[in-house]
Amino acid sequence: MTSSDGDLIANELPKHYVPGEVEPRWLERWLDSGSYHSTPDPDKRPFTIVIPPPNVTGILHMGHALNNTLQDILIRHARMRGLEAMWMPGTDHAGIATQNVVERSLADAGLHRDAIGREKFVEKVWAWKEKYGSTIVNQLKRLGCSCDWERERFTMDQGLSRAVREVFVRLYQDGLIYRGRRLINWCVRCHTALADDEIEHVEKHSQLWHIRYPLKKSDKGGQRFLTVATTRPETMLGDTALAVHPDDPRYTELQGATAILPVIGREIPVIADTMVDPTFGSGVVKITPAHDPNDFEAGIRHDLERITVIGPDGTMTEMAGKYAGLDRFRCREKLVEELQDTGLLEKVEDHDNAVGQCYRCDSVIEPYLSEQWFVSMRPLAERAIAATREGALKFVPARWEKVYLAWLENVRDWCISRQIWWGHRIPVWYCAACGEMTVAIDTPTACQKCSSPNLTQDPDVLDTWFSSALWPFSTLGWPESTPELSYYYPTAILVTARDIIYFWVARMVMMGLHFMNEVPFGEVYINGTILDENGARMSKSRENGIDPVVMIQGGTQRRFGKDFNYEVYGADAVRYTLCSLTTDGQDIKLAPTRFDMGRNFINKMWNASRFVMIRISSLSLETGSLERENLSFTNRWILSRLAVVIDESSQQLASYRFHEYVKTLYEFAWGDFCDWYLELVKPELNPDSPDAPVTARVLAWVLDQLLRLLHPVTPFFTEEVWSLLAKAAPRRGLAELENPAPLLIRAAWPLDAEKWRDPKVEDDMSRAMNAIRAIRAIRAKFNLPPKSRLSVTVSTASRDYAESLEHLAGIITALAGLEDMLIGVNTPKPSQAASGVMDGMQVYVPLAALMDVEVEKIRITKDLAKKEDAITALNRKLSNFEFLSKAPQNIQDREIARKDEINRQIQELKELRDSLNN
RNA sequence: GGUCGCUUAGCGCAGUCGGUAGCGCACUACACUCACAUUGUAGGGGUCACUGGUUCGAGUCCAGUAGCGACCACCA
Repeated sequence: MTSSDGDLIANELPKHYVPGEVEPRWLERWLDSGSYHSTPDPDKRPFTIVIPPPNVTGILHMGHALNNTLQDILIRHARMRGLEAMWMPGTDHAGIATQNVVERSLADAGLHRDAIGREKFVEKVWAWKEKYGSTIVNQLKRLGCSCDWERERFTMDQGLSRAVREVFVRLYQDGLIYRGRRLINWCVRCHTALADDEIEHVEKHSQLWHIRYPLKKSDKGGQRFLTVATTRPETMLGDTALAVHPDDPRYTELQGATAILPVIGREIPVIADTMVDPTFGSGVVKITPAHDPNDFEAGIRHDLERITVIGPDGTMTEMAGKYAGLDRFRCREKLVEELQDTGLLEKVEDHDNAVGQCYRCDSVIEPYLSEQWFVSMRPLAERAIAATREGALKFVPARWEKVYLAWLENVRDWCISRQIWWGHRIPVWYCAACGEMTVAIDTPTACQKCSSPNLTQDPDVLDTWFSSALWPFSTLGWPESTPELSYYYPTAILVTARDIIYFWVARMVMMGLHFMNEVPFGEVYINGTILDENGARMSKSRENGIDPVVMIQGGTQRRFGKDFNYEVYGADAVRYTLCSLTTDGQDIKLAPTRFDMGRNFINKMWNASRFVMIRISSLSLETGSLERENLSFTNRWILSRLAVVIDESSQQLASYRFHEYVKTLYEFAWGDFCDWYLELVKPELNPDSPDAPVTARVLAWVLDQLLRLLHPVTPFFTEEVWSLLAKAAPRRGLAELENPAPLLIRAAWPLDAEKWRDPKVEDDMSRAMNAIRAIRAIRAKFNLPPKSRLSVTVSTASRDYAESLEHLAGIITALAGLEDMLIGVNTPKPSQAASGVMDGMQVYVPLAALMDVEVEKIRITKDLAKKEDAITALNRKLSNFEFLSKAPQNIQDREIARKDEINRQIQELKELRDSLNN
């Protein structure tokens, strides 16, 4: 090659990295080459992650971007480590959420689902899914997620539907699924039952109404009425008793009395039950078994009638008498008015309480009595608890284990039937002839009892989380025993957000244990929540969201009422930034400008790579085996640093310390590699230099290794440079020149660099760095022109130190811009020289006649003050008997050595100051 | 009511084993022919929320207090 090759590359490669051009190109290449695809390989260990399936209705938000970046980092790292890495992707049908979205689009066309009927409606949802369901999948691809897209699944596809029915039937046969008439959480807007954990409790300002219930005249005692406090007066229309505490002396006489329910006129008993807290309100509680969970239980204990007064649409039923047909809240107002008018409202107090709301539409939840299907959770939960206690499941950070266990320990039966149309239909059929229930995997043609063909399937569908709970094995082909199932299950780790620990994580563990006899994952990493720059959750209504797609591709985004234009940051910059902000699952306050961090780093690395290409293209690499003894100091140093960094970053990644992993690489790449190594190596790369072939070889290798280490977090950029490096140095390596993998995504993770570690070289280098920094500082303080060549004197405290510095003279001369350097032991300070005092040495920089004595004096005085403070503290410590008798010897030795060194420096500084005074 | 997390430089945050407090941004000064101004060099900036305890020694461990945040909870 000729030197014009370097110029050619310089012209071809832009000075700024252009992610918008590079990233789509590599995405296509990876997909086309099957680089993401995995098949079971008995010779390799599997490493599986199942994606938390995003809702088909979803579009990528910053939480997804973070969560999936972390998963992709782990998967790419595993793939490079030679594991059979498989990331199972897919989407969730998200029952209520999706049905709501499609209903809304129907409403825009003036339609309601009832008008078009169930079959047509479900067809429309499928059509909607076909049209929009791939949006988030494409966004994940664009982010660089290396899922095995050929295996993509959907929670309602054929295989998963089959798994759902199988699970339902087996749980039913095991006695773990049952049907019952219970009080469940009902959303009057979504028109369906919900599970307990689908309710969000929101603290609301409300009132406590004190209502007088007249007592039946025939009852003895002078009392005319009992006062009852309630937060929900409208439910009184369904009261079937009043209750007092059995030991409450105020009401002993009245136990067994009869009260007259106002408005309705129904006679209701006054019962005694320990559920009543005598200290709250009046100590008398109204009992409404059909509208309150506590009262429901009381109703069972006392065999009370259950009267439903609020219907499924949130309006009052016929049982509410004259209020029938009225909305529940309107009824409350009207009823309170009436009680006021009739003198039965004793008083109204302000009272805050937590109101249950639907997690999908925020409507106030109604406890509602109805026939539903339930899963018995206790037996399933106990196995999950035991497995966790035995250590089969580990949370990272560990604190989430407690939260997860607390939920499992207190879990109540799970209502799984939903009165919506979009979802897995419950596999139960009722016989019109004999009423028998047939529970079956395949649609039965006749009643199992009377053989009547007149069967009707249960109209309800299953909770979305029912199918999600099966995700780690249903996606692998269960209930068939596929090669995938036995190879990839259990998965390595689950990465998810904390808000679905109950919904999803706990249920996957239960189902995995029940059906696979093994936890579905050994570890659960809970990532933090992304917040806006003010610490608020991102939401549409707040207009504070940051769209990852806009950050990746550039464009306009509306925030806080204003339109902002964003440049193209690229997926790598987004990934890098998110990764660097991920510390121990802490929440992340994010502002769009934070992505500058990632962009700047990648651009810096781009230019460093550009430099490498330009310089080595015109050189031929040394072909023999490289031995440390034959390498220059600079090359030995960078290889030693690289060895340390390989070790550290690998460990940090293996223990999910994402922030530390990128920080280690950042400091090595930007600091050691760019700021020091590239600067030092410039002269060695001169085509005339005899060192050029060796240094080019080391340079190519270090860049090669660095690209591998960075690949998991910035896959596109590193793959692009990898392909350029393949042109500049098609064969590279240290022991011998070899052909690296054609694509970085499948290249081997660096390891086994221990033999290149050299602590002595690293120590010497840090001495050189100190000297260089000191000289530069003097240059800056005295405004010496950056290009002026200086002659400096270095005086060391020992001969040993002086000798080690001799080897570094070239380096110091080059990077500090020196004309020449004189090294000696305890060399006196030249006149008219500025000085720097540091560990083991002083540097003197002669100033061409014009030294500003005052500036130098101030410098020395400040330095002296700091060092004297340090000595004071050290003296206190070293004269403390307790310290001397109890602190470990190595700490004491270190402190004594430090004191001696600082004292030496103080002595030097004083002499310098005195010399200036003369 | 209970549980958990956070409080360190102007802002956003690291800080593994208790042993000389760090990073990024912002700020100040200087420097654009020579990979990179999305850059380089140098610099300023801290009572580690508060109180007490353990310890020779505490940002770090323990207890408590305050503020902020999250989650759980059927007191009407």
